[in-house]
Amino acid sequence: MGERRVTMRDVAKASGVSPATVSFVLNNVTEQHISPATRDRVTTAARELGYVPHAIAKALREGTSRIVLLALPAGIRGPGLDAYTRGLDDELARHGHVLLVRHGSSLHGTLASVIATVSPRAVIDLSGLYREAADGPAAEPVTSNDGGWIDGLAAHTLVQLRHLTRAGHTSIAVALPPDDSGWARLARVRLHFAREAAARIGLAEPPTLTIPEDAAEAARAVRDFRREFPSVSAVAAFDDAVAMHLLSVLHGLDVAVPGQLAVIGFDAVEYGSFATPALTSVHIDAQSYGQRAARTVLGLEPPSEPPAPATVIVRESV
Amino acid sequence: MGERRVTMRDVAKASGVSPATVSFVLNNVTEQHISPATRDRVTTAARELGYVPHAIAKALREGTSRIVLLALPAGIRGPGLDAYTRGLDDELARHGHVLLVRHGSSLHGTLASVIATVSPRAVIDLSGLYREAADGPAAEPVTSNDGGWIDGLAAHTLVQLRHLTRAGHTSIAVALPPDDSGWARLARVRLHFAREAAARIGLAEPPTLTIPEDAAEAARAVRDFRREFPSVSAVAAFDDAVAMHLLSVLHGLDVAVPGQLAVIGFDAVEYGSFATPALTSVHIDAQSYGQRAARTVLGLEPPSEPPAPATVIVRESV
DNA sequence: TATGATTACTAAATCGAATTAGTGCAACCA
DNA sequence: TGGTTGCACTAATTCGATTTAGTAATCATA
Repeated sequence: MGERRVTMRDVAKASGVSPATVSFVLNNVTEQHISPATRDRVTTAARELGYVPHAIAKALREGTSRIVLLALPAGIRGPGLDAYTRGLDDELARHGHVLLVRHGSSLHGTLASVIATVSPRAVIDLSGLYREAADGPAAEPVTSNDGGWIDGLAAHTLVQLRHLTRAGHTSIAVALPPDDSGWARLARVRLHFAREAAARIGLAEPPTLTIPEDAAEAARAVRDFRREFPSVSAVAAFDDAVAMHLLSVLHGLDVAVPGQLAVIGFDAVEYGSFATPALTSVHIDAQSYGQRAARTVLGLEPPSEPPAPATVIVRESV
Repeated sequence: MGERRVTMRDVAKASGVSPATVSFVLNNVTEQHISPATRDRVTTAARELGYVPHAIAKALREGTSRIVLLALPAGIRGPGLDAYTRGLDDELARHGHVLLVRHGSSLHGTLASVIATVSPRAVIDLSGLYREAADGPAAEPVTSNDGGWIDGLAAHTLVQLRHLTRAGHTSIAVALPPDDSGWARLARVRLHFAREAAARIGLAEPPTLTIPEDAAEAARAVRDFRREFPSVSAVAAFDDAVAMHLLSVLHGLDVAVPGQLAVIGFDAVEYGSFATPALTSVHIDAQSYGQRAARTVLGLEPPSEPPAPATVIVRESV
């Protein structure tokens, strides 16, 4: 109740100087000359009073808060994005910033109004990037402040397909989630990258297999697909959920995995190892991408090492 | 660059009144008498200029921002918590607030300093609640602003065990994640609730089965457990990850599920349906708990309907 | 017709920090 | 001795919205 907050004025009074001087000392303003004695008195007073700068006042003065906004499309979740978020959060915290995650799910308040409300230092709009990348065949993101996340997605898709060709497969399909699943946009992006990757390593354009939610429908879809494309010997899945769904359908259809059809997932969830057969998947070091993104938006040098390449977690399904 | 922000002053100038009047109109201050004509001029001017109130200035004046902080322990994720967060986010957005999620993972900056920095309207500290609930056997949370989330966890654990007894099981065990998995604290809470629930429905205290990460170790742990407690015919798992791990171990050990041992999960992840056998699990309407939490912290009436009870997603494993 | 109440507003202070424009004072150079 | 420069600080303004105290003008009442 009565806990009034310790302001700069209090520190000033306690150390016998003006608030301006306190500000100069605490912000290490180099253009101002402050005697070491005063500097010392101010810092100890601040410490003893437990002074914490009031970010809101600071933000009002500076015109921008120390908040970074991450806008995600609705319904997009997964271990990769979680790790990305964590990397972002940690790196931002390391520089005194706070990550605000805005899920597209929010009914009211568009992103623009949230931005006007919070005055964030920067905005990482993955929903925009996803859209961007899906639209043009050039896939050149306008705002490249995502730490290379989308570029990474392309590279990782290449890793996924390459693993299949290295295992001897030459006729490869891509498995996608249903269009109404909320992943539709990202699915188009990934499909685009898969086609690019296939062209790069000299494969024919991969046919696509969309797997419906409903188990019976899914079984039918898979059976039809195998009838239409009998030569396909391996499937690169959009993510592990799609891969595991496919695995369970194939189990029901008595199709041997990887004997008759190999399956590789994406984004290596832990559950994958409990599937039968255990799911081979592509693991992404998304956390380092998050870290890069943080450094990018804060205007810092990106880390010298390039982001870790995707690694294939080899289990049983390929 | 030159895009100066539209302030209240601009609106005042455009409508020929003072900034104070603009504030009164825009905030519907009932203590002040404003003529309908003026009221109209101000609102249209605000609309035409595209005036968006500057939340930071507002926050400085009011001493608190329209931000609500959700503090989560490190490494705690899952569909339940995701849905909880979504419910919270949506309901807060509906009342002009923004949710800031703070993952315990952040290396620098304690929760206290983040609070001092952001001056949030409210803090929902689930890490604290988890600790609280785990400590005393009374499990009476000090801050009950979580919308009944922890209480719900207790109720849902009861649902989980009850489903097993209704299926005819009388000797039930609890499966837990390893202590070093980051879930340790929550695992203790859930175990506490499981014991309470068992007592309530007249079961003996359930033995616990901790399942190590490593597959070989896990297999050994399960075999030893079955040797020590041969009468146990059903296992209530901490979450679906543990349940699915158990399922894959049992598959390797040639133990029939649910024939020789029934398994029920918790928090119904989608992957569960792709396990063999498909995992029966407890689904929680966490979103409505998030919504309740939002209303609680904003000081609004909670919705009249009680939170939806947990439902059992019956598949094959029980 | 003077007094009081009500209406419809405005001026100015406030929140807490950052910053620009000064103000004394001492040292230094010619 | 007068002028310049450097040092160590302070006063006062600013960011944008809220709110208290106050002021004209109108209306009602005695």
